[in-house]
Amino acid sequence: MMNNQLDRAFNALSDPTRRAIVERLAGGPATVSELAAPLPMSLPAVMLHLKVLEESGLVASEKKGRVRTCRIEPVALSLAEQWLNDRRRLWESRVDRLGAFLESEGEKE
Amino acid sequence: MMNNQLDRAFNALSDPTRRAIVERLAGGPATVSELAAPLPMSLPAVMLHLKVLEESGLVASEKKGRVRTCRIEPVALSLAEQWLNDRRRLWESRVDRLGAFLESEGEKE
DNA sequence: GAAATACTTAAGTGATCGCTTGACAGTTTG
DNA sequence: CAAACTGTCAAGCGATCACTTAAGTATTTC
Repeated sequence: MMNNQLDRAFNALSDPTRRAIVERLAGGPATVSELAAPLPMSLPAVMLHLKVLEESGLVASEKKGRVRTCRIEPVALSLAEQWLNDRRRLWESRVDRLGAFLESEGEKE
Repeated sequence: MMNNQLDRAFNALSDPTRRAIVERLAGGPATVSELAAPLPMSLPAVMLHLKVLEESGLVASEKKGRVRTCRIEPVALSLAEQWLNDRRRLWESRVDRLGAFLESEGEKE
């Protein structure tokens, strides 16, 4: 498992703690401690969540001195978004064609 | 875990087998056996994946006689899509504001 | 009504997850 | 340099996951 980037991205997003982190980072960069402060768990646990987010490509971070600053990586968000959009559109176009067909069948009567 | 619908939806999508099922269903409804046929695992295993997909709301199914037919549920897809879109937009608007600010600062020189 | 079909349930198993605590390392401050 | 701060690594542990095989149920076909 965890072969490709979509696996990792969707898996990362399936956890409420990690979504909370992404949500926080959507408002702007933050340090590890800032991210951990409101979360009901130890700092090492937060680090593990950050590791998952980084490996998914959704979050990037940089260490300066003793402080690591994290930020969102919008390209990865958009990749997952696109996958969902593509499948939904395919389904909807199918439903549209079916609707049009049924309507044209109705006109025959 | 698995409190809300987003947890379930993203978790469901984090597995390549389940994404393959969604992908197949985006092209139109299918029976359990049809879905299982191309997959390299036992039928009970496929049933478990379908259960996860159903509990996430991404897939719905109906049994008629001895055949269960599955179809995609676009509303759940769109819910996950929307979450991603909202966070990405928030981030991007922040980057835009920052860009505009830096530009206006540049004009002062 | 016997046999084939299409799914469903149950039990079991090894691997991975989501934390924990404790120890430790590098950086800045007094 | 000592102390405080910010983050990292490691070991361990119970819970959950992703299957498996075997057996069972309901429906349709011959």
